[in-house]
Amino acid sequence: MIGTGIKRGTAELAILSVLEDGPLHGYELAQRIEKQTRGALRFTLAALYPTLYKMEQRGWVRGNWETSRNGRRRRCYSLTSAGKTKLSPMREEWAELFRALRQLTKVSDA
Amino acid sequence: MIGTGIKRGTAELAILSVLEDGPLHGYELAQRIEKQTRGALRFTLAALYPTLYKMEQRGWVRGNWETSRNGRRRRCYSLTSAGKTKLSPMREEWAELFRALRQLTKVSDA
DNA sequence: CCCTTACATATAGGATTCTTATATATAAGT
DNA sequence: ACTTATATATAAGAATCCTATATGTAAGGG
Repeated sequence: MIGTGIKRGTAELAILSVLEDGPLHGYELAQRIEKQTRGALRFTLAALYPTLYKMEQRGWVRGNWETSRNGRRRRCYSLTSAGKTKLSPMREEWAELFRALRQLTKVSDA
Repeated sequence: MIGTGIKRGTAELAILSVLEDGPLHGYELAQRIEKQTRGALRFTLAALYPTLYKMEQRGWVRGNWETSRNGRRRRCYSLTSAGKTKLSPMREEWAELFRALRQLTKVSDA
């Protein structure tokens, strides 16, 4: 798995990206990130929840409480239009970092 | 310029990478990183110095005090063999992050 | 001669973003 | 009855960056 020091800052991009494919609740979001990267990128829920609250305050995501038929409460997060708008420049900034590191070193992206 | 939150963790890779091309002192190291990335990646010296001290303690770099003919003191950092050995796995881990983010989102690396 | 800019290193204090550990609670499987 | 999976929440701590501040030399312009 990718170490903490290196993956720092990727959580927001990861959350917005997976929410682009449809709403998810927090627990499922963590699994999605892990599976979609084949276990390479992994976040604890203790990291994801505060990040989601912050992103909700910024208006990038909206969390709606749900009560499933079993009476289980959980919050379903969906991407807002403001969040969707944020994705492009955020991707571009990450692409910029990739280019910069490639100019400095020989990081292969195979 | 690339934001703080995103570039976190890149300093060590950047330092090792530019030192691979030859010894440099701290001040020059900051300029090198900035120029070689066309200003995209930039670190303050207040960030670089403590990082260099930490890397020296780990044995990845060695800092030798120099006194130029003007009597100006400065420390010249060079890559040790241990530091050289660290570069490959570090590059690989960054490449892993690139792959992971590409699997999650549509970060172009043009 | 003085002032500003460039060179050069150093540390303190603060922000951000992760971690582990802890807490609570329901549902399902053995 | 016990454990695992589901589900959210917070506290305490580590790591890495920032701005601000400190110190001092060298070079160039007015």
